[in-house]
Amino acid sequence: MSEDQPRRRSERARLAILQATNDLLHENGLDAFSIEAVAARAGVGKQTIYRWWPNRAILVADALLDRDDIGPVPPRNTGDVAADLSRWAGDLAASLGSPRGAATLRMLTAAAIESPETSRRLHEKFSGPLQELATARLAAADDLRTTPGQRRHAVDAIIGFMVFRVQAHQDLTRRGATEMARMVLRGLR
Amino acid sequence: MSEDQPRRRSERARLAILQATNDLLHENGLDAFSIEAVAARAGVGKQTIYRWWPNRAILVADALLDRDDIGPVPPRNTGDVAADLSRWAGDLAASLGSPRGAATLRMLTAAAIESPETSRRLHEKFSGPLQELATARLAAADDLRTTPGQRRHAVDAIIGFMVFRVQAHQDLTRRGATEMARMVLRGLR
Amino acid sequence: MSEDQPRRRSERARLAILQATNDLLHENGLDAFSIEAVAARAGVGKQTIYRWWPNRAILVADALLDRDDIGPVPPRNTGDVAADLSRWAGDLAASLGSPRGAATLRMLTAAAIESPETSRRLHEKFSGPLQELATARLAAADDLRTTPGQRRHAVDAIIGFMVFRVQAHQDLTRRGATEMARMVLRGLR
Amino acid sequence: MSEDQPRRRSERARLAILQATNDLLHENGLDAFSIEAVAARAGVGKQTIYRWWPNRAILVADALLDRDDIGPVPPRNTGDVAADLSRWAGDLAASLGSPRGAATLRMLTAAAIESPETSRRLHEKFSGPLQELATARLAAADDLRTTPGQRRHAVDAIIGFMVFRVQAHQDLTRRGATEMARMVLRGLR
DNA sequence: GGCTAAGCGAGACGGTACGTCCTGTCTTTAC
DNA sequence: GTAAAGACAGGACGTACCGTCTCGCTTAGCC
Repeated sequence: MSEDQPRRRSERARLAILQATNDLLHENGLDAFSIEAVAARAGVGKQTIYRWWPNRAILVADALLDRDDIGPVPPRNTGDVAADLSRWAGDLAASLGSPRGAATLRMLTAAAIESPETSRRLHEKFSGPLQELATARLAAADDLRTTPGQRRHAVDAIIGFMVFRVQAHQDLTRRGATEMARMVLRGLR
Repeated sequence: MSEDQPRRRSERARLAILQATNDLLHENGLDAFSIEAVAARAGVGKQTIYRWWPNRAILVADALLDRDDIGPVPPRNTGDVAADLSRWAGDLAASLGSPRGAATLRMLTAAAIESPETSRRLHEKFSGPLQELATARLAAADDLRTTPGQRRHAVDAIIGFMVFRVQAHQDLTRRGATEMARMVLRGLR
Repeated sequence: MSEDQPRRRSERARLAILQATNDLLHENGLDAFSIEAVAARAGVGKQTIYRWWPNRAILVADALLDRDDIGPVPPRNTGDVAADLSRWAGDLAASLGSPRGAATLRMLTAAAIESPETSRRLHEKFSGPLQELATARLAAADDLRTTPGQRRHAVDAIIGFMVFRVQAHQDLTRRGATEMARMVLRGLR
Repeated sequence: MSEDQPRRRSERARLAILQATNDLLHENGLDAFSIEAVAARAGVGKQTIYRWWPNRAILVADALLDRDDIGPVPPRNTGDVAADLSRWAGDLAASLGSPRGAATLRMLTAAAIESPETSRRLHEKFSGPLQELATARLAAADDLRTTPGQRRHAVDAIIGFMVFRVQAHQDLTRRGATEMARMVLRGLR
């Protein structure tokens, strides 16, 4: 995870735990998820889990965020902000709107509500980068004279739209997100 | 809650349970919340809770939604859509952005993730009406030629913005929401 | 049961309850026996049971003792005490040694341990009469000069032998009981 | 209890549980006895009880039989069978006839009726040894020509007498038991 | 290459809460 | 006007996990 790992930590155990966590989460959902089941599935003592993860929520977040399929991707810069960001939003929607992506996002949200530390970590690894990347792309648009506040509003509306749709179990399609982003950006002008 | 209640249900018990649930949620948070504590606090047998609420998530949602401070309010119609909806958004932000409102929204979100039925109920009582009211106001604006799809995008961006801010533990102020709504509506042309 | 029955008592309910109690006891055993199950099986309200039987143990005893297959039978008097009483013991053993008789005796014993009132009732209806009938037969034996104390010892040894065998899940046959009784009576001489 | 105990069982917990069980049984009786109360009194988790005792009846039997005051004692052999066994019976009656002894015997009986396994255990630790010790003493009497069947009858009559007296809440004195045993042995010739 | 401390699997422990079942009382409905 | 039906407060059941705590046993990393 981080670089300050104690020397003697067993990589085998770490990977088995993360794998078991991901498997169990997607098999049974967050609610039926238990440390004991992870230990059994990973062939690991419970203490080994508690040694490295202070609680369930953080283990869940770590395991879900450890996967690459939801890593924040920067928008392109082709010179056309609206095109770049709406495409970026479309890609994000395709990822978050898939069954697995939506399940992951929901479980991450719930885990974040359980513990503030998890919330921090989720923001640091996911929503924070998302906001920064999009805001930066907006700031780089010479033809758009925007204040930092406006940029944050626009970006959060775009991200919030998708988060809300997923949580409300409503459609989230690439096409819908693209159009919505276009609309929001039009409002920035 | 609904009219088809089996006869002979004790109103005294029902109210005590909802009250105890609200109290305990706001005192200790969703995580430390237990049916057993509700029963003890409400002076009620556990079975009486289980008789009427099938699980924890639904009890939580019922109790939180049973309060009036988060009931969906319709936007005004003064003839100026942008003014009406941005004011509406500002009011909503003031409610959801308050410590209690934010806590309630977060707990509702978590409860909705726990059980699909709760999610349905939350949408039916909260996010659904919110979407409908705002969409209707938009549709009633004669000077705005919008498609239903556009209206839903705009409304969901506005609501999503607020939901996202609350869940990410970021500022949600009346002023910010007002500006954001103005911006999104500008994008609608 | 007794003569002081309130006027309006429903005979239909009373019989259904005793029948259901007997059925359930022999189907599932004393442990799994519950008033609620009796009410359901008998098609009777729980209150109707509680109205006439103060607790589970007494209901159990009443229902089991209400059957005729374990009613105390007096020994004959052919003039030969040893023959009469050993035959009487053999008959009793045949009854108590049968699967159903043994089950009944065991459940009665357990019920008696649960409540002193039940114990009293069991003695009054079952063991008491047994003791008295046998003691009386002994006392009526002219050729046997026995003190009341001796008679009680002999009778209790004979009855105790059978009770003990049943409770220890050991054989109790007509033949064994006959021989044992003969032996005990020989000792009286 | 036995030697094949899985490693790492906590002796502290085991003793505390047996002690609490004994205390609670004699304070409130078998009926009001609950595993939950044992756990609380012993300062132990419920699971620790369930881990080692499969059910209430076996715990009760284990705890009651774990005490030394009812352990089976062999009869002496002074050469006079009648004297030895009647004395032995008197001693047993003194023990079982005392308030505590009688209470223990009644609770053991009830526990044995609850579960066959408990019955087995009770016989193995209590009534079985009693039968064997007395039967052996009888068999060792050179002046008494008895068959095994006769010996078992005599012994069971003696033991049964006491068991029956205790269960019927009737007097059980050293003196009465002594006389009764003498009488039965006289019948053996 | 051997020593030693850490990390490890296993799993018992004191606890909390679960969701179910039953108790004995009370109230309502219907025959 | 009684009795069925069944809700109620209470409380124990037996189970599942929690997070902590030993227990031996590897095994890495330094002498």
